[in-house]
Amino acid sequence: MAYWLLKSEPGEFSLDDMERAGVEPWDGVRNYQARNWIRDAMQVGDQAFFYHSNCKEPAIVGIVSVASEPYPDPTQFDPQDKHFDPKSDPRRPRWYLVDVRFERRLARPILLKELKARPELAELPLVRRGNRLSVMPVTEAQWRFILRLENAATKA
DNA sequence: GCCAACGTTGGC
DNA sequence: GCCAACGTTGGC
Repeated sequence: MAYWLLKSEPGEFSLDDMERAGVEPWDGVRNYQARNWIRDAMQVGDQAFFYHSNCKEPAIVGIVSVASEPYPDPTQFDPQDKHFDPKSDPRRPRWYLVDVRFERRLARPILLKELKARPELAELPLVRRGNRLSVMPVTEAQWRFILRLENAATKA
């Protein structure tokens, strides 16, 4: 089983929205590196952190799981959709997605600030300079470390 | 609102 | 294939 981190802007789709939806197609990913992880590496049952980006308190706030095999993102073929890609050929789709299932909320948000302060997470793509990936891998060691932070007191 | 970092586009 | 211009991301 692999571990991931998925970014979402709470103004667009928050953890509350995710919980309400239960299962949601993770559409709109339009970055090739992120696409490759989705299409070539994600498997049903993989676990992922749900991260709130571009907001007042950027933080990991919940856990979701991969609920489907990768399949072509239908929004790329919909001219009315914000993520329409006229250059994508339906016979050879450019963009893929998986369905994502709400698992649980974390006991507390783990702020980006806090993640950045931990040397154990220095290699986590999220805290690396200039990172803009919306889908990124998390190692098992990083996953476990972050879960330990969940139940630890906030660093003074 | 600012701006650094990065990806993409398009002229050549 | 190079690279400048431009657009987007996303923390602050």
